[in-house]
Amino acid sequence: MKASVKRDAANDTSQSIIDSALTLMVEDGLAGLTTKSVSEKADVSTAAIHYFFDTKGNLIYSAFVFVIKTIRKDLLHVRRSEADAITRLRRSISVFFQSGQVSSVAAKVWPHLWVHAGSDSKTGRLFKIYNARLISNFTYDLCELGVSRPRAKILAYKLNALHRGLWIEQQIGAPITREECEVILDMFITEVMAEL
Amino acid sequence: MKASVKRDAANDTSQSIIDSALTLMVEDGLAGLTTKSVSEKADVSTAAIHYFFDTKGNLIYSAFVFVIKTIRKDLLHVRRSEADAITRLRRSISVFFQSGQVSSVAAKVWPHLWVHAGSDSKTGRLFKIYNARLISNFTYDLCELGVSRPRAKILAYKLNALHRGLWIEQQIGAPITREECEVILDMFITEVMAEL
DNA sequence: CGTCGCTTACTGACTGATTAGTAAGCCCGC
DNA sequence: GCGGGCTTACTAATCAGTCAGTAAGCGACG
Repeated sequence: MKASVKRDAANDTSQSIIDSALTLMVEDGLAGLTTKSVSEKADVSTAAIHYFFDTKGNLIYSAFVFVIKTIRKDLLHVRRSEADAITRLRRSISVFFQSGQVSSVAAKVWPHLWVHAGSDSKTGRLFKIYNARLISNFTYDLCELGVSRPRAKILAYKLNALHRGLWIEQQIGAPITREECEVILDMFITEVMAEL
Repeated sequence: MKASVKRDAANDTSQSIIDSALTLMVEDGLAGLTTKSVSEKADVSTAAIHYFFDTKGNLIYSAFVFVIKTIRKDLLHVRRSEADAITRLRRSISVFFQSGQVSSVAAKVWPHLWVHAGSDSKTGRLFKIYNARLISNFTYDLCELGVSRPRAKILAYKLNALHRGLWIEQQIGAPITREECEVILDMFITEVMAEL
């Protein structure tokens, strides 16, 4: 399968633009994300951004889509390869806390996505869909463990809130370690097991 | 006590600038927050912003300080007026979910504060201090209930993560009701009680 | 009691830098 | 020699911040 060199170059360029945008987003926030700064980081001209993404808003949206696709892919891989509901639940959560992976930058983009979802309806829809799927996944696992449907939904909300809150705590709040995060998340699992 | 007319006017003006900045932050994000847009909403000239806050960055920081002061004041009032540790814990949390209060806008500013804390060190310190105090408050209440110190700290982290995560869920994620949020937070209380 | 010197609280008009976006064209592999 | 992948060169708009000026109040001195 000999892919076109040009096409590869184009993919590389547009991907490096997205990477640069994400990096700048993490470093300086959305306010510091200009076509100039992105183009400099990606080592292309500002016009290249418009060539690939048309508008700046489109680039931002595309960057968010990339982040969500990346995490969904990782998540899907874990969920497919794990038959046991408990370990599946456990490993699904750990996807959000693994540092290296595709890019540690992608993980730090989350709060920007939340913020942008609040003012941009398109990003809002993107996040809502992603979020609904995640909760659906958690609910499914919990049901498989023998929890009743309505109860499972509540617990899924709780688990979602817990891992997201811990993420904020770890990133910008208290000096909480990954180990402490895992202790707290383990508490959730044992609590669920206990009530069965 | 006849206060100066001018001095009152100045307080009103700088407060209305902060209010406008917070409103715009919620509506369009930090990217849409310009000296022009703020000045138009506050019905003053752009120069007035620089007169009171010197730089735009300073205005944003001042707005965040205002939000944190407001919530700390509400929190302090609840904590002072409640002798029982359980109800104190419960009511402390409910402060974050009460809509009306000083301004519903202030509540929606939180994710912007998280984001800004990531790129602006001054805001980062502000948030860290606020956060440490909150965890300290929670830990204190839990210790009073008879939980051991190290355990109380872990539980405080958990409670912090839980309420913060639920807040995001409620604001921009799933269509979760306030009642469901309270059910989940009640679960935490009963779990703590059970392990004693 | 008045008015003089000074301060506070602004405004309107400006500026240089920066912004997103465009238009025309160049280069290189096919 | 043609089209995809890009650049150079540009523009109109907008940006944060400055500056000179002003109206109104305050303290205090005569």
